Amino acid sequence: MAPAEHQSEDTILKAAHKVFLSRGYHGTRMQEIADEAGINKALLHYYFRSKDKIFEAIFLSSFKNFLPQILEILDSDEPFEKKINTFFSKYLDLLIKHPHIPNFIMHEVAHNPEHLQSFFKKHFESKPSKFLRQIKEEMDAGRIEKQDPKQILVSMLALAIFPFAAKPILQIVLEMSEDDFKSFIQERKKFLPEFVMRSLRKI
Amino acid sequence: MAPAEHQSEDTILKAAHKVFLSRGYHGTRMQEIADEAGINKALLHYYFRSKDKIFEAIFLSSFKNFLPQILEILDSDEPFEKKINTFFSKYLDLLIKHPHIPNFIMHEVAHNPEHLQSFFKKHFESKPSKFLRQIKEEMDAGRIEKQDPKQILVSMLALAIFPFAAKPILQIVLEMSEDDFKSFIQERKKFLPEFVMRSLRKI
DNA sequence: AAATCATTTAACCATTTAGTTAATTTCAAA
DNA sequence: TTTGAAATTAACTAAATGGTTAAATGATTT
Repeated sequence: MAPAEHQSEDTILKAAHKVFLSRGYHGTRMQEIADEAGINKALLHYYFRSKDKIFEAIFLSSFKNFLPQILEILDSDEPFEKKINTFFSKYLDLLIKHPHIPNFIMHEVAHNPEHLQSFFKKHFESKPSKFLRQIKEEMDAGRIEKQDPKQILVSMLALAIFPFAAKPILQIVLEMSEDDFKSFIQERKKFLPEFVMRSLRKI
Repeated sequence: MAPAEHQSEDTILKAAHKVFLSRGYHGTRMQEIADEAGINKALLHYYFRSKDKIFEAIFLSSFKNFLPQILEILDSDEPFEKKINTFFSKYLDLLIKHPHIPNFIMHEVAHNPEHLQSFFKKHFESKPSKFLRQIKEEMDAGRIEKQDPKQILVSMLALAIFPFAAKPILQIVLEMSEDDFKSFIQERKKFLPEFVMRSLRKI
């Protein structure tokens, strides 16, 4: 595939994205990115100085539009139950659209935790404190069971993210095809809000 | 550090385990394993023919006592609610004891899914079919809400495993120290069975 | 059209890495 | 104490890989 005229930089990013995703940082070869982009390998170094720089560029752009969307949902002014619905619906849609992001993050966690920490502090200082406070309010109002709000938040993240991070294993263990997995996730959009709310709701 | 006399094989496995865990398959260098074990690199090839064989040996031994313990719980004859309790209690204890295993697997999932897939297919064919059937029985008996059993199983795995896989990020986002995280997990042993059962139980 | 600038390439280079080899050491059995 | 096999090592190879360079190509301006 020849590169689109004068679009090399973008072509490279797209190709690198694809290769890094499927091979991981160490498994990725500059030559493979070049081949995927249909350009000469030296051009990668012309636009981005090094393998590291390319990876960083991809990671940053992926993350910069991903995390804020989640925090926005959690810190919105929606009423609690509605928010739980919105959270899973939008979060799963995001993950369907960018199923690689959990893996990306895992890589940075394993490979560069201190970098990730400063990255977080630099780009996203806001924490889901509003949501945690909202959970407490619901408890105080007697609408949901008294629990540690952190346990609830972590559980919600786990329920949404885990299937994507563990997809290949789940497919084996549960004998799911690609289509099976897709409908599994679609079904999960309905399943999760009910699952969580049934558990939280005071009876 | 010199190798204990004639213990090289075990020394190598221990060293390789440590290095593969922190670096992942592609990130691991045979030289680093040799250094970690305090032996010559050629000895790695003397005991194990290749990098692949070493990885296989480690992954296998890690898993051979890990996965069966989980499957045993899931396929035991305990009544349903008791089993949910046992599952989380024992699984979290296992993860506390081997907190690296989720990262190990996630790393390989992210960087080498096809390698992992063939590995699983080769070594573990048993599936938690008995547990899935048991869930169905509970539904038919009207004791729990009708749901897709797979959604429930995946949710249980997610709730247990995710905090370990995502530990560094959770610590940043939720501002938890090492001790905070430990007590968070301890608390989770009580939290999870209640969380799941409240959700499943028919009212 | 000549000059200038950015873009792209083929051919290299230096380093790293998994794996090999041939020689040496260790150690137990004869 | 000799011998022979197993264990261990230093030195090596071949291939792969990230990165460089200098020349070629293309586009834009003067």
